[in-house]
Amino acid sequence: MPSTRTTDLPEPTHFIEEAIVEDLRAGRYDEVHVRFPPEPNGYLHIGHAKAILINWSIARRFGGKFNLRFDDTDPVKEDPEYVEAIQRDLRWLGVDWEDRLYYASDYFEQLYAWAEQLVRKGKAYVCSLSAEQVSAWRGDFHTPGRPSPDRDRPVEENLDLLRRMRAGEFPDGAYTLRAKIDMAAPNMNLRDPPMYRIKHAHHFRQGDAWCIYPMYDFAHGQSDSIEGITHSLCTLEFEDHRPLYEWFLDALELEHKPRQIEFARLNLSYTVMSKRKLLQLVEEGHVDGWDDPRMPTLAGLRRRGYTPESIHAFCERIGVAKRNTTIDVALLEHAVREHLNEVAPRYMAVIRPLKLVITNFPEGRTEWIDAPIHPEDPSAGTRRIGLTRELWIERDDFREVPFRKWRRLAPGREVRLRYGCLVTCDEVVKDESGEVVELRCTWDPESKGGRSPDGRKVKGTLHWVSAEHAVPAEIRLYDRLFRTPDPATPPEEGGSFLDNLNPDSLEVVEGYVEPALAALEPGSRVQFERLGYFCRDTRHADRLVWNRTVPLRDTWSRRGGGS
RNA sequence: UGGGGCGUCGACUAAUCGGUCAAGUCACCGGUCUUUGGAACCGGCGAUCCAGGUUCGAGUCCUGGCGCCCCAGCCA
Repeated sequence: MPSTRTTDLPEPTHFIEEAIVEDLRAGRYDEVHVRFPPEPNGYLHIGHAKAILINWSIARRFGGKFNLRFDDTDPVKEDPEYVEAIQRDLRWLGVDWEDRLYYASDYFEQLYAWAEQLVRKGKAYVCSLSAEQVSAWRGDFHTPGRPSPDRDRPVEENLDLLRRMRAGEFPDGAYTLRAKIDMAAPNMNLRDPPMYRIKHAHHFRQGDAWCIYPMYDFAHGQSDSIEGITHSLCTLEFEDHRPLYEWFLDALELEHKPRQIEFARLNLSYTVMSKRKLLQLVEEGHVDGWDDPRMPTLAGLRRRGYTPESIHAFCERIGVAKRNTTIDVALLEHAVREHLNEVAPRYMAVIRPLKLVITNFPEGRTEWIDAPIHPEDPSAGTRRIGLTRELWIERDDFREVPFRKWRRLAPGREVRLRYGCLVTCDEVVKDESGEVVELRCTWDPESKGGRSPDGRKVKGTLHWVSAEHAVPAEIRLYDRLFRTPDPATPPEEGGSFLDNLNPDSLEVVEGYVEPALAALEPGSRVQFERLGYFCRDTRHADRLVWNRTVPLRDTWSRRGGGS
């Protein structure tokens, strides 16, 4: 039974969906079945999220199925740690493969049988050339390859050799099994590509059952076919592999033939996306690990405070096409802000504390105030904050010599302490070195809650915490990991992408947060009013550590307000 | 200089398969409002790689250029 009727197909949102609609209308397939095929050799990053979500949204929109398949054909690079991490990230994103979790290694026996079949058909042969020789024999863009001396080895001999390869009679690299296609093909992938190589390596799922492993090209299309995949979506660099993908399917005369369609991978400004580079950042300790909040990995973004919803929104907004482009990281940041603005509860925290004493406020007294948790969503409720004689305010919110348009505190100026009261600065206390260490102010008792009792205009509103009730917390201010938009390109010839690392990508400060924040679970996402969105760290759950997801938009300082 | 792709505002994506103001989002720039210099709201900026051709009409079709990306792993 077709699961998708051609009468109520969705309106295509990009060229891949257009192709799928055509296929369905033409009757080439009568359902949609897609897959995400990661190799478990690293963590998923935002670029994978794009690929995952393209597949996932297609499956949903067409009433089709989505498989997760680990492409585990190279045992020396793969690790079960990655298998776990990838599934964790996928679940976090909200994609569901139901009971269809597969491994290419599950198909090793079938793949091997197919290899023998191709040998018997005279379409594959065992080659004794070394890796270097194969490379040299292959020719280059301008010269056709030379046939391997083993190209016309008799079928029986090939079969015997292949079986002995499998049996472990030969050392690594002694032979390969190659497809017999065309050594002069302009597409290099068709110049008798290797199908199997000998690797006496332990496979994390197969153990030592195998010492020959299939190459990607010999495994991928057939795995898709076995699973009934209709549309095999991948990135542009596999475009050249499509003829080979189809060649194997045809040569094996498989009845179910998936269609491969390629799209452009995601590049993001101010970050790197290659697994190799990300691995290097982790292994050389430039970051804290795969889940360092500065990493573009899903684990990193999660720890940073990004929501799955914001990743979805981002991926939807960037679209799907074939031009390779670089998306401005500002778009990603916009996506989190947009979501967090809607859902994040508001609290107050001071990250660079300056003491403020309300001289006409009785010592030892606390004025309790119920402050809204979300000013635009009353249903979020309130939390209680205590106004006391001694408070912490943000150092940046005071200037001894204010300039034009300065709305914050300065000697003689009156400002509002958000949900607290109105205070006027009477006196500035400095230490021997001349640094401001304390502000002495008076409050208007009529202004409790921050109201203006007589309607007088108070332009500035400051966030604050009670010195008596606030709790100390470590606050990690993250910035972009790299200081250049295209960090993959070294600043100068012979340099490394590491030279583009931003030395100020992490600043750790000790601040104070309002007491209600101490009760929130690790992983909680909040807004520190006027500062930004923060997420309680999950790695250091034993103490109060807050990671800055993204600062609030700040049009004022951007317009040169700070100078 | 082989093969495979791709060229639309600063960035990303659209444009009913040739049809008339080239649209939207981000960024940027103004303004209104505001107990977050946030949010919201209003307005502005700004693009069809180039040259020919076909056509009443071209981002879309044709020809020729130019530019960018990918491919010479027993990685995926």
